[in-house]
Amino acid sequence: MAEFIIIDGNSLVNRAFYALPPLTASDGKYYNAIYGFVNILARLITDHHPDYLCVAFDAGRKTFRNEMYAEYKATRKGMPEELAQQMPVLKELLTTMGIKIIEKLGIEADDIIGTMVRKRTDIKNIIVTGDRDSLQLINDHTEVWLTKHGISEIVEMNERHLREEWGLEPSQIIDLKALMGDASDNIPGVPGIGEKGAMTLLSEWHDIDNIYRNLDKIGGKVHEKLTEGREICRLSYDLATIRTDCDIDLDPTECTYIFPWSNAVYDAFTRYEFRSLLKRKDLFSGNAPAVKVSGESIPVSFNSLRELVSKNLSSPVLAFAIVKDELHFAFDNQTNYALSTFGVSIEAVVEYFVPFFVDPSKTVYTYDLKQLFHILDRLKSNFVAAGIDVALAMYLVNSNVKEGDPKNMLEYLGLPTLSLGTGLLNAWEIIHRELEKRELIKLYNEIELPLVRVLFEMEKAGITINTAILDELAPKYKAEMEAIRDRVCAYADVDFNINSPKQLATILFDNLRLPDKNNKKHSTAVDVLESLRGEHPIIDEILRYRTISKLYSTYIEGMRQYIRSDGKIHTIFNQTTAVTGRLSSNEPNLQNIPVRTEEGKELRKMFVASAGCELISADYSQIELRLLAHYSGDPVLVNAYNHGLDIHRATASQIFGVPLDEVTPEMRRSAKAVNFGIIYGISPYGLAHNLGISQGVARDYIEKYFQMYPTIKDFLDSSVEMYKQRGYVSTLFGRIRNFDNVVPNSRDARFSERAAMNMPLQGTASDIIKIAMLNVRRALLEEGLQAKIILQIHDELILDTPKAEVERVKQIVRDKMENVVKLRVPLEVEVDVGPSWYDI
DNA sequence: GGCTTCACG
DNA sequence: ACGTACGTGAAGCCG
Repeated sequence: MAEFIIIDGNSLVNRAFYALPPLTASDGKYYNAIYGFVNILARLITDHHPDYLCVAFDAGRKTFRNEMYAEYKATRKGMPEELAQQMPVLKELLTTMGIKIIEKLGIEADDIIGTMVRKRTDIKNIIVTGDRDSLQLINDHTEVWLTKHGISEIVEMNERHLREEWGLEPSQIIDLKALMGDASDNIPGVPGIGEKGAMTLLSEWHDIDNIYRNLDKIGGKVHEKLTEGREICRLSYDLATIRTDCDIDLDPTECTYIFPWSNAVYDAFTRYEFRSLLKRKDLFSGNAPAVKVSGESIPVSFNSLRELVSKNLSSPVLAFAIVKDELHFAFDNQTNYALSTFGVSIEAVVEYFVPFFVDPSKTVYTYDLKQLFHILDRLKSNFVAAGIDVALAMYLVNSNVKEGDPKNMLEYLGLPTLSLGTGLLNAWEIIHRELEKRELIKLYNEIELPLVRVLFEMEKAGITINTAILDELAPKYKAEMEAIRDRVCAYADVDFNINSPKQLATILFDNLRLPDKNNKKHSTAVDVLESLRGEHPIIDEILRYRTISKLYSTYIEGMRQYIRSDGKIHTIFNQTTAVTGRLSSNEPNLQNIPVRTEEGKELRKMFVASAGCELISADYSQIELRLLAHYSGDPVLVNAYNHGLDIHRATASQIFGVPLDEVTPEMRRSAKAVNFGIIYGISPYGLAHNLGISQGVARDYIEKYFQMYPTIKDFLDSSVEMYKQRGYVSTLFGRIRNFDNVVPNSRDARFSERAAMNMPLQGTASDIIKIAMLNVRRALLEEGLQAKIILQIHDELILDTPKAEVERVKQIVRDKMENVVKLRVPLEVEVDVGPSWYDI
């Protein structure tokens, strides 16, 4: 249903005036009421996007419903001069915004509104006002939104709210005012009857007519007051009644308006000095100039862009950074331009710069090259210029610097943060020197930069979704969640939100008095709940609820929003987020799709090969442990890998001192946890926590492990030593992770030590798979195959492969992944083929 | 926006 | 006594 917002102009402007301090602008004039009004207006438009909108004003001060009662209205206090002078300015501004103003001599704003909202029943009318009398206009297609606390809050009232909060029907608002009066509106009411008395009477007798019909049944003082006030009550009733039959020749559907606002509105705000509103890019159309980011930055309008670019077409260099709704660019390191892209498609803006992107003799400095690839792809263009991704280079120099906004990088480099275009060029000067100094050039040129195109292609390809799986699973999960919620609340004997850890803790540990072994923190994490199993049947229910609500909201309902019109999900791989060199995946994250439980794994059935294709998965087997074997050169580990032994079994045999064939499953499980712990930078606490054993036992395991594998201890120690000596550790391919400003012997320092132990393993593994991705992609291209890499999950690649190519692609992927680098131990890859991700 | 919880490697 | 296993992202709650 179309929405029509009609604003009570006088009411709002009054409240705005008194709510805001009476400050003047540089021109000595007052704009505070206009400022408050525009703020509400902006909120209404951006939050609700009404189809139609108008503002009603009282025309003239002497607009009486009925001359007979003029004396009541005439005392309405006049506007202070500071407000009166703002009225014509506000009306002019509204006209500039294309908003209809309704005012008619002799008719009050109330009555205009009453008439407008009764014109149509096929649209939803919304009255915005600070005056409560309008509540009488509420019906099934009319709401009243009341401002509260001056203008800071808006309370939405409809028939139900009115009934629930006040116990009144809309028409009873008139009866209420007639009885109790309204000083602000000069309605006298029955002398001696206030709000309480009026409400009591109305709750018993419903309305005034009925009250007077039953006057003899009402006793005491109230009887007297009603009798004496009979006439004034009738007059008050008339005064309080809003007319709905005025002669207004305007239909709500004619009340369209212009939004986002134009340059003229922007200029007006500049004159009024509405600084915070000027910063709101979402309020202005694409033609509005960008907010000046600094004295050196020249604001450019969309309309002047073509000329500006063509004038600089001979420049060999373009710096080009899209940051939120702004484009910052520069042709040299002297002049920075900025443009607001709000309300304009980004493609329309980028199109002007295409001559630079398709020219191999140009050098283009960007802050997110992959994003530019995507935009150009939508423009059917291909990027062939020499591309520099400053963000990527910054990431290699120091992966701790927060990416996203170039300002963080500029700040880190000690450069001015206001001119982003020129800032990119200046930053590159510094970063490039740093790349050379820290021997990162090769990593940048041969791995990260070329990987941008591979990731772009993966994102563009996407993965096909079988929505039937979602539709089939969703209702099952939903039904089970509701059933569990009912049972859990029955156990708890109170309705509460299972999703709230806080509420859940109260129920479990206070109401049900379950033992809180975790003493202090009232945690409700799985391992705590697991330990409470058997104490109360509610525990199993909650654990089950946790599992399925996670699957439902994150992986079923959460996934739907990302399915595009091509039936696929296109995740975004972030190349500069993870400090170790790994990629991350977002919107949605396709690197954490469930697999560890069968029920969760079922969800993988929704990810399928595209038509005529199969999915191929290829994952490195224990790559980080193999790297540990390589780095340490430990003879037992190296030998185990070179002979294809079960590594966890071998470890168990060593630390428990039993022959290989006497290793029990329990011993193997413990050894596996120890092996993982080593990779993570082991601590007795962590291992104990993971295995559910005491720290003492965990400490014994670790000691025994290091006794049996002294070279591994040496290797881990050397990583810690390196971080302490140099402030960074590196991978086999020279990627570095910095540890800045670590306070010695602090909790932070303990963290850093473990992270330093982990980095060469996790980081090298990510280097290796990145190289593999480049090599696989090149091989596919060289052989003219259609197969595409579509996902990377840290140690695994997923390819969408035409059925005819499957056998060849399997060979290629295995070959390229296993032969990235020659180590002391082989890299082994497991390859699988199937119609869905579940099958591989 | 920070915290908790939980999904993955 | 204390408390964190390494690296991520998303959902939901809460102030």
